[in-house]
Amino acid sequence: MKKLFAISKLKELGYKITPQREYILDLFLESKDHPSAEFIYKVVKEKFPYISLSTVYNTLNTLVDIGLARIIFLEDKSYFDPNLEPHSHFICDNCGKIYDIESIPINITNLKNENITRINGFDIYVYGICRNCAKITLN
Amino acid sequence: MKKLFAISKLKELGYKITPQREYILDLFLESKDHPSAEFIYKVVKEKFPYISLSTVYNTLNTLVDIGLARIIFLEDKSYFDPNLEPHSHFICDNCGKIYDIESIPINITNLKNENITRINGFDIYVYGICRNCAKITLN
DNA sequence: GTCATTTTTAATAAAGATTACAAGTTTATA
DNA sequence: TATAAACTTGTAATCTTTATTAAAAATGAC
Repeated sequence: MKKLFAISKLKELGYKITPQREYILDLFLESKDHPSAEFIYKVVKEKFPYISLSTVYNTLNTLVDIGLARIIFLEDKSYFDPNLEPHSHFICDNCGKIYDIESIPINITNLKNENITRINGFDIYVYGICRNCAKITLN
Repeated sequence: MKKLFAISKLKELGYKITPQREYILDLFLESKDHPSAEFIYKVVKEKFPYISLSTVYNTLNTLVDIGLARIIFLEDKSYFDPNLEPHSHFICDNCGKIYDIESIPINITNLKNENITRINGFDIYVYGICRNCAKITLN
């Protein structure tokens, strides 16, 4: 269970476990989606009506800092991804939804460029139309 | 010369050629870099002290709309790329500079995903340390 | 060259996302 | 339970980009 691992890692690093944080972990870590801070905020608010958007950003950014999530920066805003497995993303040109797709292998080793001295990683974004939008368009 | 092509395309589509626009074309289209609107604004300002940032955004967005430039959305803001050849980008984790790199081939045709009905394109971002930052670090 | 139409510019306001900040509250631990 | 450190809230501030509007400029016909 990812939540227990996250909590132990947070404690280990000196972070404190508050009810708000714990609930954000519940919502976020097992998500198959890529929620924005605003989205998480709205859902958490049903249980913690007085939670602040700052708290949500704080928690999500902390998870990114300690390596338990990554950020996807898109045109409009940032989305958070709890999936730590290597994978790429498909983004629907119509609705903007982000889908995880299998990790696409690329050959970087023979990448020749005078400006590069070290490679740390890469991101691949595939764009197109998702099934859901294709359905709607057909109506 | 890309500028003449851009001007004829702009005219053809009913856009007017103003001195400000023409100068932005001069600065931007032959650039090997990926300037932000703010950067272009500062340079144009030396020649047109009263130019508005809106005008710069307007012109750059128009170029994107008519297919003469593309936008690169990064963490902090947007950057504009006049290079229409297929290529990928290398982004320095240290200084944030964007470098064009050769187009990296990926095999999308056998990409299996229930959520995808059509693929329009893809972007690849490679991250690492650029030569310039490696030099500095050594000092 | 002049006129009429349409577009553009400039300046500013507005919008939207994210971060900064401060005061009070809670957590973790001994 | 006392204490120190970290957290939460609420709000202000920041930053990028877009919207708005009146005045100015470009285009094309005459």
